[in-house]
Amino acid sequence: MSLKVYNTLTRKKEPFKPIEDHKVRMYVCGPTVYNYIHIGNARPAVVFDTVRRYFEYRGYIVNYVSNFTDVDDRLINASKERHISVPEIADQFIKAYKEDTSALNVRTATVHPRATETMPEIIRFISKLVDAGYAYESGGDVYFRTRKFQEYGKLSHQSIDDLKSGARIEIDESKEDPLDFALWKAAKPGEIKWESPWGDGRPGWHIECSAMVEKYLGDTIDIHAGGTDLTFPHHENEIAQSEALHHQTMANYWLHNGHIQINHEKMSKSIGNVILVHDLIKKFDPQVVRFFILSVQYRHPINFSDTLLNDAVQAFGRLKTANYNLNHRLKQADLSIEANEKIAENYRKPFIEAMDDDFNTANAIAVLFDIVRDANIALQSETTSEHDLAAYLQVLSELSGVLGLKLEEASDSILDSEVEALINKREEARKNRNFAVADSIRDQLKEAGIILEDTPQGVRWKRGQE
RNA sequence: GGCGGCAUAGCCAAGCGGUAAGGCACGGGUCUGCAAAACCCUUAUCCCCGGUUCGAUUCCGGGUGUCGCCUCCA
Repeated sequence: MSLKVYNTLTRKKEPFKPIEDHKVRMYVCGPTVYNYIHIGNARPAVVFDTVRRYFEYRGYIVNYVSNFTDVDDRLINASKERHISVPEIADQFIKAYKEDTSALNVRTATVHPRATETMPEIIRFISKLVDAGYAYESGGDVYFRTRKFQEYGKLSHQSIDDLKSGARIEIDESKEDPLDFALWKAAKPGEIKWESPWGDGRPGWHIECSAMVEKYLGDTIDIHAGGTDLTFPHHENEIAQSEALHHQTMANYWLHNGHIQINHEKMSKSIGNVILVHDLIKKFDPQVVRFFILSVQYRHPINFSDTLLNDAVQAFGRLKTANYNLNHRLKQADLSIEANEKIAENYRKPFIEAMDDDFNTANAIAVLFDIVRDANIALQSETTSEHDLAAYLQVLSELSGVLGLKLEEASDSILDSEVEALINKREEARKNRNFAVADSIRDQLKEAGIILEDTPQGVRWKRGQE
C-alpha cells in the first residue's frame, strides 16, 4: 500500500517518493490580494490543506509554503481607484484571506511569503538569469529568453511552435520573441517601485514563485500545486526560470486542482458569476462548503449552486448528527473508556486506501458514511458496549479531522436554566402520560429553536437550523 | 488550429476488465404516546457505433455532446 499522486508533468499517477524520508516540501500558489477570495481560490486552499493534513496523518513532516502576490497590475489599478496605497490594499485582503480560509478550517501555512518581502531574492534571481544569458534587459524591462530553455512546454505538453502559432500573443517591440515573458517591469510614473540594476520597477508575476521556492524550500521540492489554469503559462514559466538557473528539476510532482464552475460555465468577472467566500459563508456553514469541495475528486471540475450546497447541508448534517448522538450516549459513561481498536481499524484501512489513491476524498467521505451507518446501528441497541461506541466516535472524529471537517457544534451549546426547567417539566408530564402538556412544551421550545428528541437514554436536544 | 478533461440512477458522485460505492431527494415499512433521530426495503446495465476479449461501464478506434487551457486568472 503506497501513496500515489497524479503528476501533471507525466500525466500519470506515480508512487510518491519524498526527497527526504518522512518529509514533504510543498509549495502552493496563493492568491493575488486585490479583493476578497472567491470559491475558485478556496478550492486549492481547501484541497491542498487536506493533502497536507493527510501527509501529516501518515507521519510526514510537511513544510508548506504558500505565497501572497501583493504587487501587480490589479493591485495597482485598485490602488488608483480607491486612492489608497498598494500595501494598504494588500494588508486588507491578506487579513480577509486569513479570515475566510480559517473559516473553512484551512490551516496557516508554515510560511506565507509576500512578494514585496522577497524583493532581494527576486532581484538576485533575475540577475543570475541575465548573467547566464537566459534573460535580457529592454527599456527598463527584463524578459526571459523562452526559446533558450530547451524543455519549454514540458509541463503543459505543448511544443513551443504550437504555442506560438495558436497564441493570441500581442506583438511587443521590446521583446526578442513573442513568447518571452517579463521578469521585471519598469515602473510607470507614480507607480509603486523598487530599485534594481535595470532601473526602478517591480517583478513580473512568475518570478516571485521561483524565488520563494528557492528561498524557503530549495532548488528541488516535492510538490508544487495550484489551479489547473496555472499549468500554462505560470508553472511552465516557473520551471523555465528555475531549471535554467539550477539545472535540476524544480518539483518532482505537479498537482493541479480542477475549476469550480457556475452553471457549468467558468466563473469570471465578465459573466458576473463570481462567488466570494466572504459572502457565501454568510449563507452556508463554512464546514459545509469545505465538505462540498471535498465531495469531488480534486482534479475534476465542480459545479456550484445553492441547490447542490443545500444537498451538502443535509449530507453533512448526517455526519454531525451521528457525532452528536454518539457523544450524547457516551456522555453518561466514563470518559476514559477505551475504544475498541478493532472496530476503528476497519475504517482506517479503506480510508487510507482511498486517500492513497491520489487523495480520493470522495471515497474517503464514503468511508465516513460507512462509520455513521454502523454507528447508528450500534446506537440503536441499548446493549452495545461503550468500547464499541467509543471506537465509532473516535474513528469518526479522527478521519473527519484528517479531511479538516469539524463535526462539533460551536461551543454555544449551553442550556440556560429556564430551558432546562422546561425540559424537566416536560419529562414530568410525560411520566404522568400528560402528553398534551408535554407536546406543548416541546412546541414552545421548538419556537425558541431548540429541538427535543426522546431516546431510551433520556432527552436529547439540539439547536435547529438558523 | 494545438493540448486536455468530462459524459454513470431524479440530482450529486465513486468505480475503470468479471454484470454498478456513498450522499441528497422520492416511495413503502419498522421503532416512538406522538414526534425527531435512526434502521430496513425499493430505485441504473454506465452517451452512440464498431473492435479486442470467454467477458467491457472499465481497453482500442470512430462519432456526438459538454467544459477548459493556449491572454490576467484558482
